[in-house]
Amino acid sequence: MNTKTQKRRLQIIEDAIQVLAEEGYANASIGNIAKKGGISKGVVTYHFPNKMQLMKAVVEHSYGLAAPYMEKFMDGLDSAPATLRAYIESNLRFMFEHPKYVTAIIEVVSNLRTESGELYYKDEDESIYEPLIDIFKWGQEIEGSFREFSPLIMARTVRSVIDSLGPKIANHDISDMESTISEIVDTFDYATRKTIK
Amino acid sequence: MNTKTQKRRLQIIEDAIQVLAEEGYANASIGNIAKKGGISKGVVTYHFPNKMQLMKAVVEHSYGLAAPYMEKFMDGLDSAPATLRAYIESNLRFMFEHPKYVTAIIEVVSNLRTESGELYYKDEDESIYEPLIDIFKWGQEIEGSFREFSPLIMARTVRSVIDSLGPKIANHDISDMESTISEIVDTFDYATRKTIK
Amino acid sequence: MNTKTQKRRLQIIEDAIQVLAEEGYANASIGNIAKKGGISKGVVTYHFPNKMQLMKAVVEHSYGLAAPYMEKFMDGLDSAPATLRAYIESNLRFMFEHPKYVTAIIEVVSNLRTESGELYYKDEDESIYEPLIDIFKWGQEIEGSFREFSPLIMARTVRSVIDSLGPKIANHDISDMESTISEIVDTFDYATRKTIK
Amino acid sequence: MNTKTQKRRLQIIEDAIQVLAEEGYANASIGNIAKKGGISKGVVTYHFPNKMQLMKAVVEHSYGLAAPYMEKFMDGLDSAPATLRAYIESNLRFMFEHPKYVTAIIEVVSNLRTESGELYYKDEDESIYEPLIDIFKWGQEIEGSFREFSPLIMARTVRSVIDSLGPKIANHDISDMESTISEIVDTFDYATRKTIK
DNA sequence: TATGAATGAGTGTTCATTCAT
DNA sequence: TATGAATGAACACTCATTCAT
Repeated sequence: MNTKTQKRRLQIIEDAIQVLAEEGYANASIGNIAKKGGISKGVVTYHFPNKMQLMKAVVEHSYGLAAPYMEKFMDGLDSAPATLRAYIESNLRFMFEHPKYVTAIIEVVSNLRTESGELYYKDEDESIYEPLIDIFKWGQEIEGSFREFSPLIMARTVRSVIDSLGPKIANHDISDMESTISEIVDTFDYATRKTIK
Repeated sequence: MNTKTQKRRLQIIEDAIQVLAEEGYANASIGNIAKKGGISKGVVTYHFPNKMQLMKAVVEHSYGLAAPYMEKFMDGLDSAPATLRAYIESNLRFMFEHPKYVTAIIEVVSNLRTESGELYYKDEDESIYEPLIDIFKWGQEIEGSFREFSPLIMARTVRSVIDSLGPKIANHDISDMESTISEIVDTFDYATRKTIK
Repeated sequence: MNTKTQKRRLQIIEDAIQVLAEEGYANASIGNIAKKGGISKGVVTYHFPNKMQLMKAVVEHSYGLAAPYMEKFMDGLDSAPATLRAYIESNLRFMFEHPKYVTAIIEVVSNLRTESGELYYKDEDESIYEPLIDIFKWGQEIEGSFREFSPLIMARTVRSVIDSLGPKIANHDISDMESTISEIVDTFDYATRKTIK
Repeated sequence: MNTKTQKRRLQIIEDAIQVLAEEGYANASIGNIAKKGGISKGVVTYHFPNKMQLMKAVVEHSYGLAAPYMEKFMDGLDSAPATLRAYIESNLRFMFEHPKYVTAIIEVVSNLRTESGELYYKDEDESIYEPLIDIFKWGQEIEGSFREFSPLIMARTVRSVIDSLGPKIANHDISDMESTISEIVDTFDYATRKTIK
């Protein structure tokens, strides 16, 4: 695949993300996406032979953008609680700074279905929870800094708080970035720490 | 409006909820909803002159079912932390026992848009957070049992966790009800209590 | 199904037959068929939820028209050769008088394919050959008026000759009805009779 | 036109024949033909500036393959009935051994249309019947071995039997080559010979 | 109240063809 | 020669809505 093609593909993916974030999955038709990019519908179907492949490309591209962003915040931390705080903060910061990517992912993940009607992205794939589970096990079993709780359920809890913020930020329902971040970071710090009541 | 009409309306709303929960918003067409109920498309449009009114009725009906369910658990509690625990538990229990209503609400709330393309249900309406905010203020200002935090942000956090569980439960991604409930209840107990570190 | 619906269905089927006969299968799109009937595309898909069902209805309808036409010619014949002659003559006469139905059948039968790409109407179903096979067995085994030959292969031979005439008649490539009929009838009379060389 | 170009043209024609025989005219798109040959769509349109020219080349090529095959069987025969038998047998044998060429021809001939909607290959061109007409006239007027019948109508009858077998053979609806050939050869022998009843 | 016929806009997708490279 | 990006029209099909009955 040459540079020209890669550029076009990327442009179409970005247009799709824009439409998904602004107008929602139901309005993210091939025609609307093409219109957003000022190109013909045929160009889109040329580069993505069907809609599902475009939607999957949207998800992959957006995740690809988020990943390095998060690593940047998590390098070289020396305790489980500090790493959890960094994980949450970096995720939320990415959302505030790139809300459209997050919204696009959520639109696709919660609406893209297979021909048989089932959601294409089901929660079965628990790989998204693994970094959090690792942090929790570290704090519980090695450091002793976290209280006892189910790492999987806590991971799901953390991620649902993060994920649900995306659309609200994109819709400008939430604007106070710094206080939102620090409050949520503190909340999960209290929620997980071993404490003396 | 007589009894017969009310019955029909209710049947249509329940059919719509069923389709929304099983096949998602995109497949919740008037035709599919009518087919689910074994009635003609015309009956639906007779009782709900357009699709938006039906979708709004779905949300109202489902909220109406959840409300009394929750009050049952919250009556006569004498401390803020206990009331918070009861609020979360009753909400989650409703979800596990009636996941289709929760999924239907989420499908509609996250997809229903006005003609101009904006989400019809925006987070602007903060009335849904009021019960939680009241509990938090009670614990912070009167009892002194809660630590300092933003009641609104904490309310949003609690509700995200609750709301995000709906689809997962409906999809059978989460099955262990009792441990999920107790873990989440504990999590927010630790997250909100005034503690001595 | 009430009268109004039946009428519409029939009108659409007739329009489809007209388009198939005049413009061929490739041009027999839902849009062209609707245009032929001066109705909107939606009416067609309302009565025939997908194209295959319309095409199948075209075949059934056309066969239904041919059947009684042929019986009329074959009643009360008292010898196998005479019945064979009547069978061929009535079939050919139907073609000359209603070439569009025959052409429509051929267009559909030779072009309609399943999703997997196979012809929907395959020759596997040999029921169309049964009347001929019965006549041949009668003449061979009971009357002794026919020479020995494979009834199935002869039946296929007779039907190929009949079927291939349809498009030629419809295209006005063949115009001399009476001599064509009598020549073909004679041909298969000679081809099947027990003779003394 | 140099050798390399001729080779490419031939490869494309063979690929087109393959697709026509396997998937039918409707699926014989430029894209599918190119995919079959593992080449780009552009190569096809470079060698055949439009689809009609490719389809015509398919027909010419396939006829060209059949012709020598048939002559081989007909050389040096000394009577009209023997020549007729050889003509039919060689034609049928070609079909059983190369069904894809025959199917391809039939697909194109019965579907290729001009822009105005008329079949491109009409029966008007009676040159295909000439060899048969010559045989019949030879037997009727010179040898006296054939009975009286219309040479043109009989030629059409013979060819329709031959042509209709192509798709059936390609679809594996007919498998018993030798008996099919001998039965049909016999049938037209009886059908044409001067006999004493 | 209820039906279902009809409409017209919109969906994803396929395709022959053009053209710059 | 060959490529593949791009176009625009056409395709089957779905849908919310209207309306006569």
